[in-house]
Amino acid sequence: MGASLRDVAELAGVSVKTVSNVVNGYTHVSPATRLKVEDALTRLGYRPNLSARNLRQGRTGVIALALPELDAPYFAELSRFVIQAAAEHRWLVVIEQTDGSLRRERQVLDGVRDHRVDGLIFSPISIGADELAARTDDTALVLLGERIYDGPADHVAIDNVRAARDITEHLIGLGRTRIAALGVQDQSVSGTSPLRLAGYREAIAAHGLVEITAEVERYQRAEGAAAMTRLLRSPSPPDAVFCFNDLLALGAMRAVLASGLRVPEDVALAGLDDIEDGRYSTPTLTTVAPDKAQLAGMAVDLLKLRLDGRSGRPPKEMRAGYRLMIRESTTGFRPGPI
Amino acid sequence: MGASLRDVAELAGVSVKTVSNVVNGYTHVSPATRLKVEDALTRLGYRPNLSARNLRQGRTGVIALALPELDAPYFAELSRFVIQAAAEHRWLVVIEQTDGSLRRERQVLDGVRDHRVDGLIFSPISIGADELAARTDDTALVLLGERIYDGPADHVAIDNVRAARDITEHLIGLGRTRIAALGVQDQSVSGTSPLRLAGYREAIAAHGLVEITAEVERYQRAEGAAAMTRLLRSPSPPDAVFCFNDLLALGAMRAVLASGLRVPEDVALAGLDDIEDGRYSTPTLTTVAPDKAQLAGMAVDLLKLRLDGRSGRPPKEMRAGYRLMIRESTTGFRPGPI
DNA sequence: AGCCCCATTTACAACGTTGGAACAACGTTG
DNA sequence: CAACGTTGTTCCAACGTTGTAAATGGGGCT
Repeated sequence: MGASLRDVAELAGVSVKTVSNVVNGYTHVSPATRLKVEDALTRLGYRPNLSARNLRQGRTGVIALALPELDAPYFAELSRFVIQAAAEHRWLVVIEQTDGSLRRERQVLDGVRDHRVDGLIFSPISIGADELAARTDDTALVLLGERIYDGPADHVAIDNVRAARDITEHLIGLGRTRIAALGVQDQSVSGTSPLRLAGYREAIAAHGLVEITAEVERYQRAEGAAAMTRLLRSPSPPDAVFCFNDLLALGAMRAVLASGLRVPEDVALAGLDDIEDGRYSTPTLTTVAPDKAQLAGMAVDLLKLRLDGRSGRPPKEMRAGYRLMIRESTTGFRPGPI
Repeated sequence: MGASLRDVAELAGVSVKTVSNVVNGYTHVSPATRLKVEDALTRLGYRPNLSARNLRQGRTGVIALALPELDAPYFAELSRFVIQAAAEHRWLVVIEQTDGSLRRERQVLDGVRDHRVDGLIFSPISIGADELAARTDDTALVLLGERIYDGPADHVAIDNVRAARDITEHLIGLGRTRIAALGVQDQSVSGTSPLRLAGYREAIAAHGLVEITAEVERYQRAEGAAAMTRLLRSPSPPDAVFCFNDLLALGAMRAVLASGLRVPEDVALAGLDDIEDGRYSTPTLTTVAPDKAQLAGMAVDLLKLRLDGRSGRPPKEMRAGYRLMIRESTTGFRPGPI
């Protein structure tokens, strides 16, 4: 294995602690010894053993990011930003996938992680607020995403209700009258759906329109396609659909096009997430773009605060920004070079 | 913090080592003490401190997965499988993003990771085989993806040449005659491109067709769209295109459709990777599907072997399987429910 | 010269864990 | 009944690091 402080100390002819002081940039080291030690350090290619350092300091320098699924584009993009933000504190990020299952989410919270991570950024799907509040593990925790607010832990999200209302208003502004919400979930699965549904309802009600909803189990393309197919077969199909995320919207788009109808002429489609796929679909997808870099940054910052300050502080809520991305799936396809 | 072995030992009225023996399932412990200890363990909610265990054992139980970018769907999907495979050995996976830059790739190899990880699964883009061979860090290393074979480390990939030839043969089998390869890269960027180009050439040459190539810098949608646009503007545009990955193909599809042409009637398109997006694009994307679970499993297994056996063994090459996924972008669009 | 102060350096202990040796308490065997 | 092996348990050391306290040594002061 690599050289230890002791090896370096022997080579440099000083004590272990002096080497440690040099490594850690302690000020009171004479230029002469510092030079000697640094020479020895490079000659042996010394690298601190972080297991030992962490044991001593009670920190691991690793945080966990627990997500439903890494291969959902939204979470993949988010992960990129979390890893970047964590790197600024020289933290490594381990990723855990829960698949949204209650069992796996409990495992994550319970600390399958043992003492291997200092903190956890968690984007839960199934687990309830009460259960979160009751957890015994004292690892620092930041919740990420569309959860019940005012929960038992620090929390970062965009204002889902407002975002949903805004995008619905956009569809209304196009002159559409039969506007559906696609992505409604049984309330037992908490979080996203009720908030986005609430925003949709606000807009629909404000303009005296009729509510149309389509339920799904999971936020995946296949479910979006299936739900859209059901909507199209209904007696009076919608002329616009707000899908609760982009994957649902892309699945829905596929279903509309496959049925021989046009987007947006026959059915306008909007999503939420602004995943890259939607910028290159045909037509391109109108959506709400959460500021993912800001979300990730806020989550990491909150975790940093928790880890630094002692844990007494009450939980904090932070809202990241978002923007409407109006693209062809609502305003029309314009052939030509990109 | 949590309870330590010592706390448990005190409560149970035994020595620390006895508790350790119980925790580690050592056989020679009397039922009576085992019971006492287990009771104390659960009462205190004991969790081993892995920093300490790892310090003692010289292992961290964490491996790193270094990728160009996590938000490229192919890598996101691959990561999922790597995490799953690693979980079987109770390993955690930290993910590092290199963005394909030489600087970041060097950092990763040099071991920014210090002793924090036991091994590294690395999907390099820029770094050369010689530089890989010359690395000083002795962390176990497995290369993943389309690299120069017979390199200096264990390596897992699919047979890129054969896969490229197979998919090109498929395009030829459709009766297309002007078949382009989209995704050629300057040879300074090693790996994928030459192998896939070689397979394409084998098929083209075998049927006496003319080679048409389009270069890109990176394997992203935007570059695929731009390269496709160039091809369409050429004096005699292709009637089929093998794109070296699915993102390029989806960008190309967007460009074809945006120019008013049809896929596959005017231009047939095929990719490679089988990312989920391609299963829901319109038309759906014909592609080569590498067995990602097998790739990930092999990489993890090789790492396991390296870590267990002492490191003398010569590097090992493993090939994962793949399948052709023939979809609408080559065989035609069939309206109807999905 | 004797003293104290300061900068520099060191010795020691501790973080929580586990391998190995040592030890105690048995029952078995000659 | 003594010597022995087996089983269960404990003691000690060590992994590599850093905080604390103490030691060392030189310079300036009285």
